[in-house]
Amino acid sequence: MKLVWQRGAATVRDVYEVLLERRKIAYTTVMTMMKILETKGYLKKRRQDRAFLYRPAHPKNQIIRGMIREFIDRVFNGSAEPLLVHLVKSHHLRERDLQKIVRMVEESE
Amino acid sequence: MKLVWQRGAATVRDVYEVLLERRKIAYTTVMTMMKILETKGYLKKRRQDRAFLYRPAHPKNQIIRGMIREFIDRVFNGSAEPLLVHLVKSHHLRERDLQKIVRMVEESE
DNA sequence: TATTTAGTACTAATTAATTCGTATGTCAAG
DNA sequence: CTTGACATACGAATTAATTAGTACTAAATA
Repeated sequence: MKLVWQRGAATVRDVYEVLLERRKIAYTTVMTMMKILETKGYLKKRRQDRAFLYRPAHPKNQIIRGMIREFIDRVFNGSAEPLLVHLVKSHHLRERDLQKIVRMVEESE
Repeated sequence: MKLVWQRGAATVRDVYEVLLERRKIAYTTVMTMMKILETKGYLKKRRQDRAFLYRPAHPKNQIIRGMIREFIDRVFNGSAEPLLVHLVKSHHLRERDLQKIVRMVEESE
């Protein structure tokens, strides 16, 4: 659901129409979902004309980071290293690949 | 639940007693959970004396890998690189740290 | 042997998450 | 004005997941 958010801001109708392409769903269902996301603090709303315009309450990066943390906690009891090991293994990463990433990150700092 | 598995093999009672230390839970609840895990193919059982002895149906690594993949699919639409970027950022990893990991992996191959 | 104990199978109750319907309000077009 | 389109609010129905109760069985033991 939240992925539809990465279009900046959207009304219930916007989301509804996108979801409808993939599966049968009721308008009010989407509304309820968005309201829940709002009360949970993931979205904030603002009146725009007649409808509410929802937008993310926090920067995407922050949310993603939270999800990663939660995953690491749950699966690896909080330590990130094993996750890295797995990634390196199953994607056959070599030093070069990682260097590229480190460089990307360093440039953006 | 499945984390309790990483003690090799266990009966319902074993698990029950560990869980009980942390929260009130019924013996049959644990049983049901383990049975579900079995029908889902995560555990397999074998009679041992009167009780069933459950053990993982697949190597832990394989399950973890599946969980990682599923996470990456859900959060990053299947591409692992953004996850790495996040990890590097939020754990302040430098080349050295990653080299260490790559070396670890290479040694174990 | 009669009774307690430790286990399973099966079912039921509870709780949480998802999905949707209906009532109602507002604005715009006719 | 009245009607239709589009929105929300609120509550209800549905489905899925979690938790637990009861009946029954076999072994252990008094």
